[in-house]
Amino acid sequence: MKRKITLKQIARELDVSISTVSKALKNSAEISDDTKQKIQAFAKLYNYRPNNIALSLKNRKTKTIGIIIPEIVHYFFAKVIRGIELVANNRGYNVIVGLSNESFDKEVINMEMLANGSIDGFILSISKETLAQQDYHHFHETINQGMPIVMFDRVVNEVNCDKVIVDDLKGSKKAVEKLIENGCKNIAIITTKDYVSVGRLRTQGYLEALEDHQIEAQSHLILKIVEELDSEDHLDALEAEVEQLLVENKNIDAVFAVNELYALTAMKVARKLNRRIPEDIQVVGFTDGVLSKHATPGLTTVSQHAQQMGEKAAELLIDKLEEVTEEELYQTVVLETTLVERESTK
Amino acid sequence: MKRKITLKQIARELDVSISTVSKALKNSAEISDDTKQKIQAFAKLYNYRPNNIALSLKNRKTKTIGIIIPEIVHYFFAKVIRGIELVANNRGYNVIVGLSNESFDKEVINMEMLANGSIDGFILSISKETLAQQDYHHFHETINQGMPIVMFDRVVNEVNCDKVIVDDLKGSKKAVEKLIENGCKNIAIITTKDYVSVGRLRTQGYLEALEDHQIEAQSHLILKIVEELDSEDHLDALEAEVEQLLVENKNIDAVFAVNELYALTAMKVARKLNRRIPEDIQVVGFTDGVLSKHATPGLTTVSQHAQQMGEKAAELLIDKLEEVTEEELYQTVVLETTLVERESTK
DNA sequence: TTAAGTTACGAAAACGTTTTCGTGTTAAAA
DNA sequence: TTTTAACACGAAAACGTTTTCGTAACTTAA
Repeated sequence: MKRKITLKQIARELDVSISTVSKALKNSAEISDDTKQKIQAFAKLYNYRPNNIALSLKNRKTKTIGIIIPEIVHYFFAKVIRGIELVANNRGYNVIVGLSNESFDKEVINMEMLANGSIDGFILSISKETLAQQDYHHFHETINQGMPIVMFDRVVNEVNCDKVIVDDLKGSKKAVEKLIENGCKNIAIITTKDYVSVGRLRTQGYLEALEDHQIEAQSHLILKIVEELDSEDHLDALEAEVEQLLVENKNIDAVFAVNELYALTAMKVARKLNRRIPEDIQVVGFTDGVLSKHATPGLTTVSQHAQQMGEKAAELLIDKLEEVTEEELYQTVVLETTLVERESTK
Repeated sequence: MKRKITLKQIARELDVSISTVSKALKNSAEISDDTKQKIQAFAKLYNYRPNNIALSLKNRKTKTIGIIIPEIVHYFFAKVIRGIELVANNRGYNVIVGLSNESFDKEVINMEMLANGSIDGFILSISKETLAQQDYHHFHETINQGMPIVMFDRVVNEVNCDKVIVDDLKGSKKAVEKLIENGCKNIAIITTKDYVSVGRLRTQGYLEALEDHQIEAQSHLILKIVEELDSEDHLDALEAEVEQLLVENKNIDAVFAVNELYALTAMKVARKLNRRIPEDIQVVGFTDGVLSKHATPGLTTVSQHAQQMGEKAAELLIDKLEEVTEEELYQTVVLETTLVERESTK
């Protein structure tokens, strides 16, 4: 087992100084061709590679991006990571991932761990608990110490930084309008509590679409799922709530769900109640996940372009890090959604 | 914007030496209580945190694990990462992720980037291209430089290191036996080419199950999908192949698929051909993904316990890094699979 | 022959830590 | 009073780089 070779060892071996080795490897004009050749050959032979940590310390930049997301076992977030990784790698950056698991404490701890020199900047999506508590001090502190943050999807006005979001309102409006065009009169929505900004916005889009078409919103058609039911573990409870909604409102002819799981649950319950999709009930979801694609019938969804979101976030961050963009100017990039039509709508 | 404070700044501010500050913050007995209090208070006020990079350089360990996987937008790999992250964080490690995108070159480049000091060890699953080319020099070099590797799922005998795998053979054998018990006589398998070790092993399990029950294997019931069709983009081609299989062999009464996508495709094609599931054709998949759970009908699958696999891999690696286990002793941990029965089997 | 310029290299500082060892001051013991 | 020990702190090295600056040795021009 041969350990990684260092400049010092090369220097000692060839009886020159460390500076000479360093310069020779950088092809500096200061060093004679003879010496350069000798050193470069030796370095190649021993497969010399500069130590990243030493470089990071010296340059005070790590060429590493920290990602904090609530959950990785989630098609959307995984796709965002892929987007981030793609442009990060292209621009010479690595990616380090922390999971908050939707917990405020884990989010804070993870950020503190990474903020102490390990990374140059953050790309993150806020955990539900943080959103509920509305405690954003850790973001402010990080930014205050000169470490840029780019937020995506789950963002918050209280923090001043670059953001990449999807036009949730418009996206859900488009979806609901599609249902209206298809002739639906009693459109239910399955959404989250309002403190999840995307849930709130999508609900708002739903309401605006109805209003624009002179359809009166009916509060009993709006089902706001409490956070605990959101996890895969509480499928049964979720199902029960949705079933209650459909049973108590037999006139529902369409369901708009703010995420994939809710939409699939709606389809499942509908099938159980012997309502045909899309003949009796049409269903539209949100998020361009695998589930929608492979569901039966295929689920019509509002695609969020997750990978593109990750790419954009990485570009914003790296631009800021390399100061190609002005220092204190923050932008919010809004990506348009696309309605992907499948068999769950007419 | 106040930059992160360093020992040097505290020292200058309080008119003591850097050593004193360092010791005081570590509560060293060498320093008087007065001085300690003063320094600690100051450090707390300015929220001092030691710089990770400097520590890494000094200690020659980064407390960071490098993960290289072929693809992150994949339920199985995402779950493995979650498992790794879980135990890594608990033991004070961070996790840095590189995606090979199933490419040999990207795998090599990513590993080289990380191996130069950024991480203490690797957890990885080999890309398909690497498996096809059978070029493992980068793994050998890494190990040779004293950087431990733990491989999971897609492993290879040629490399001597810790491994975590699932008992693919036994898992698929169990699955096929279940089908046989259920009365199936003509069981088809949809698998990958043999160089993907998991595909080979699962095929072998299928064959052994048949043999054990005196059923003769029929080569026309074995469909080996070429790699290119594996991606989500080639769904149509995959579908065509599967359809051909089912059309040409109308007596097929069960399909065992070595992954989720193949299984779902089989179900889709079966439905298209008006064969009822599970009455006419029973289907079993491999991998405990979301798709299986939410498919209609629910897909019976062999669960691989992905998260547990990640946890185990992380434990093996960290144990090696912290030398709680002997240096040159490599183990291969084999996790048992579980057959999760849903509606696609009787 | 001497002054000036060029060439080729090395010393040292810096990045931010930790830790070993040395040392001046004071208190206790002889 | 002198010796010894305890105490409290600082200097310096080390981790592996890069880079600035200084300087011998040699070359060229006057």
